[in-house]
Amino acid sequence: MAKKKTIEADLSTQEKIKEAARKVFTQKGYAATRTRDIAEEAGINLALLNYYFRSKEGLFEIVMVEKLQQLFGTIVPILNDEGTTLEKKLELVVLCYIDMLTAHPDLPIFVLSEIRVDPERFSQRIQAGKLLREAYFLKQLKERRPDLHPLHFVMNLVGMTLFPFVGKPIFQAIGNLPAKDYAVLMEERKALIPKWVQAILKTK
Amino acid sequence: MAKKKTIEADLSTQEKIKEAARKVFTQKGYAATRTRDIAEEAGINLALLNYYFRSKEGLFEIVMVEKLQQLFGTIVPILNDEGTTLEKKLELVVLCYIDMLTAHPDLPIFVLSEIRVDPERFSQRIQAGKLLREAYFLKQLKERRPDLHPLHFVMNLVGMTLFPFVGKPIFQAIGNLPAKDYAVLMEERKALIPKWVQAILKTK
DNA sequence: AAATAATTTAATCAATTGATTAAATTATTT
DNA sequence: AAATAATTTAATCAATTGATTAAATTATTT
Repeated sequence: MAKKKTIEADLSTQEKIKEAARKVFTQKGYAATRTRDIAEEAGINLALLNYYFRSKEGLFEIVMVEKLQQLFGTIVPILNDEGTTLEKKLELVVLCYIDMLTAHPDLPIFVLSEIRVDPERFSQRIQAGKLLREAYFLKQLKERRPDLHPLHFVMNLVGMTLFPFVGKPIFQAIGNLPAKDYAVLMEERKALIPKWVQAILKTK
Repeated sequence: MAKKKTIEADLSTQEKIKEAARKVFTQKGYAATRTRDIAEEAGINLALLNYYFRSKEGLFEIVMVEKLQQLFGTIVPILNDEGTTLEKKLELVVLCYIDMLTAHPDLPIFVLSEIRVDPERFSQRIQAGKLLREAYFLKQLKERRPDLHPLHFVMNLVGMTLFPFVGKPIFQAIGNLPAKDYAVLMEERKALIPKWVQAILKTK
């Protein structure tokens, strides 16, 4: 058995492929990605991809699980924290999301596109379902506004935070903004969105 | 020249193909769509697709232009109307959008996905840029809140309205809602979003 | 050092896929 | 009705693409 050095090489080559797969899949989506694109990006022979991962599908599966976690997993601990007020949670979620999305702008459109292909397959995987339904956040929301479905607030919060990244090319076009200025708007939204959501909470 | 009957048959077969292309492209995206899928959906021979339209790309181009118009063109006349208040415009845009999206739920995710593939190519086509910058809506917005970039409000309005359709599978999963109940929420939002956006306009 | 195991490569497959061609059919014009 | 033009089909191509195979190379163990 080749062990020590083997595992190192393993991790290295395997990780190179995974990293390339993350990049190419996220950029072009599953269908438009050719395994040759990934191999080239990773700087390896095409056959190696099938040696380490069984198939394109297999590699995609691994990347997708990671990306789902990245997009949905991060906010769960924030929403579940029993030591923070509703207001604080809103601030933290917005801050955390905008920072993450600034670093990975095409994460949400990638995940949403792939979910569309097979909603059943991926929707279950988002344990955010269970986690959100049991979240302390939900209790706080219901106390504040028992008259409205909590999902309305989640839609507003996520819509205002995430959508500017999903629709970035469009908003940039209609606003005629260079990338730099767009980034400034995103920064501004870190402080603005929590205020807006709180204004929504106080409506009639 | 075969004219009368020719044109009728032309429109009929051609339109069958276009209709099939609209459906399949919108559902699966460009890359995942095979011309054979479209031919089958249209109930015609594959060669006919290339007889009427020069290529997959050509057919897609036609569909995409339609869809861009459908998604962005509809709101322009509403926003440009000099005879309505800002409040009325908000109401009308939300109403119009939610009705349209209820009828064509996968329109926005389709358009956004394809724009991602080649942002330059499609972003220019959205004359909404020029139209929004010159819109009466913008003037009204600037009067009301000169301190904030108008794009913030557009992002909030569109985010709250459109995003629940883009993220439908996810919101349904985390809310554990059947399709029927989800539709009810969308109906509720017709009246709620304008109020919320107005609350945002009044902040601080 | 020899044997063994793991990794990498070049070559090749078979299936898929967008597109074309030539012939057949149908409609229109003269 | 004959000639012509438009439409449709079956068959076929060539390129692409995910995957495999057998051989070569490199690392590890005995």
